[in-house]
Amino acid sequence: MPNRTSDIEQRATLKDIAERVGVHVSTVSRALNTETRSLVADELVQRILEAAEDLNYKPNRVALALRTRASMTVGVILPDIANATFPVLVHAIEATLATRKYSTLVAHAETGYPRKDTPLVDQLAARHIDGVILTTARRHHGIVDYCLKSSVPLVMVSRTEEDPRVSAVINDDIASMALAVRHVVELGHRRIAHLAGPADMSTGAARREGFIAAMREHKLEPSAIVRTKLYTREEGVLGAQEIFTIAPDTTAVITANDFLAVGCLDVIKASGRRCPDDVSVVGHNDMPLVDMIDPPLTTVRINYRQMGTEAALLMLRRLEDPTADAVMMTLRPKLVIRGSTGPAPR
Amino acid sequence: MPNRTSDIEQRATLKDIAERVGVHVSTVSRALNTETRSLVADELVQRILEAAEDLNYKPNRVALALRTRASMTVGVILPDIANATFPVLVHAIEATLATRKYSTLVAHAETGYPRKDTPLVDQLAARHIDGVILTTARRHHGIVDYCLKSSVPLVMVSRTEEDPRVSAVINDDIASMALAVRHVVELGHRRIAHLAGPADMSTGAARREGFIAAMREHKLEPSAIVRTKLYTREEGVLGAQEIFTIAPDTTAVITANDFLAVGCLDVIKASGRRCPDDVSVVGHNDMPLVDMIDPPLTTVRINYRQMGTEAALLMLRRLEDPTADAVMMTLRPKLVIRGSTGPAPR
DNA sequence: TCAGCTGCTACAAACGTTTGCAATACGAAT
DNA sequence: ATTCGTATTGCAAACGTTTGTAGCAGCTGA
Repeated sequence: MPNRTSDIEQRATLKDIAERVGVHVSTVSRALNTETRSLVADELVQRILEAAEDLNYKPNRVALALRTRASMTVGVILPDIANATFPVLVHAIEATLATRKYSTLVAHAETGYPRKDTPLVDQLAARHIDGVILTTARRHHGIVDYCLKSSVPLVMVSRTEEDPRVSAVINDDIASMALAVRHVVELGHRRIAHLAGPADMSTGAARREGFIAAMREHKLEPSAIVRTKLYTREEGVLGAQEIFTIAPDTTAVITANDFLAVGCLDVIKASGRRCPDDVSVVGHNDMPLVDMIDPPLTTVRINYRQMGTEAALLMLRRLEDPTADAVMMTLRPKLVIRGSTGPAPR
Repeated sequence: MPNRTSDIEQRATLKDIAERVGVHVSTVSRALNTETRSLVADELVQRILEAAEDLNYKPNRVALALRTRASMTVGVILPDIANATFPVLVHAIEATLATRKYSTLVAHAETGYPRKDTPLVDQLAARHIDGVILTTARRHHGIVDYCLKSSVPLVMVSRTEEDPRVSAVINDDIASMALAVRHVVELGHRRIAHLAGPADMSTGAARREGFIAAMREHKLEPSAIVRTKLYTREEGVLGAQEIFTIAPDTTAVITANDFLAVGCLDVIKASGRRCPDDVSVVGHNDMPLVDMIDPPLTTVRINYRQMGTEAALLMLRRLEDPTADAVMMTLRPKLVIRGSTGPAPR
């Protein structure tokens, strides 16, 4: 047996093709590139294409990135905490970027807010990232500054930015809350509370406003509005406890997130109430498995697959035409009625 | 206001430092590199370091990749179907790779088995990926051949390979099943069935064997063993139906996966039985939210965070010392007892 | 005094592309 | 016969690094 590395398949380069055809490498480059193919004689193009096929030539993206400063990769920044909705989001992003030969580099936002030296930014810059998709709902972020400053295309998901240069795809949180409120109102509820998300996440703020607006629409006064610090079950427990001490007569609580809803169910159960007989709960996002909990959660569904696809398409649009305007795309949410909501008691 | 692109921060290069210090770029390179720093005069090293600091120099990774053929990126191949366990896995991988300046490129395995032209392999090769972490349990895969052939370090998670050149971190599926079986046996169950995973996934096969071994240990005969085609709730329903037609007197079913367990609960409910009064169910993986379903699922927990970390460490080990042997690391599972298991009826 | 070593630095090639420019050849137009 | 496009190809520089080799001091030792 020969030594271990002897059988490495050496990838063919432009030079290999050039030698085989007996022509200069620049000619090969032009022949292979559809943009410049017209510059070389037809018959020669044929021979070069055949040789490329023979040698199974695949362009070296690293060299290409160095020369053209376009790395054909986009960075996807994920939140520092794992969230069940991200597999499908990332999958959708990666899949649609791959259709145009872009690769997906993932990174997680730094944990904690402390400014840190944002090595993440440097990392992205050092790799000549062509674009960034930000999926962290958390508000201020060094990445944004970096992208704006060096005019790297930026797309945000589930989050907006004032700057007109950034594209975004977001859920229509106003519509979400309108759906949720209308649903419980139609069930006869009048004492309705909101378990809101963190104020420093745009979804938290937007849904809170949406809730208030929807209540006003129905000429109702919220029985309570409580803010949480994180989208977690534990925070949901804390928040729900507060709601039921502030307004014990609440019969419906609309939450900003399924985790919060689950925490809410915990305290409902613990306090001897029953859901949905005594109090109804509606969640938000329709995360996997919330249809299996007890009771199955009524929630507002966000189509994360579509969200990922749209975000990637927005990115591709800007990458392939840098003059393209940034746009904001808002997706329509959908109410999914399950077992956690029912007629108001009495 | 000047034109829009005028204020792009031009990144400093070695040449910039060289000019400022009045020295050749190769000297700067050596001074900045700890390996070769001893070759340049101490006083000069100081001045160069200061200049680098001043100019906020960050090495250009793509140039580096071109020159050294090491891209400082590892590819992570995810399964084509989204799975709730992957956010934490990917997060752990990315975080530990990042500590050594490696980036994480994600890609999804091609959908469906048909051989396809494996553009994924080409994509990875074209980017000079330094290593690959495979998280798809599905058995044969072009990536494996590619990595072996071009001696790209390969680490598998939740999956083994015969070839001694690949490292792996896996769950101890034999131990998992031993825990699960012992638990229900101690509860008095004797008619125990196994709802097995797909045969073409190593977890499916391994857990099935583990179940059989564990049953033999207790000198019990399985009441039924049914294979599913996919780890989905729907397949779980189908499989569970089959179990209860083959062996209606089954009082405990041990599943290879939480989704299957949920499907199993569906048919138990639908058939008028109750869980855990009539039949107990134990899942596998401890996915998020399975503690919230009705009844809360007893399951075997896999520590995915640890799995991701270990996989990344294995990868780093091989990247930083190519002569390092491939190793297999098996993690100990843990039984989490909740509400879906109870004493055997009668 | 000079060969030879040592310590330091510069030069240049290389990694695999793209691309502006020059060079050649050919036919057409003057 | 000269000039001039036009079509095709080659040359070389460039992207930002690393690294083998060469050069040049100054020093040591005979």
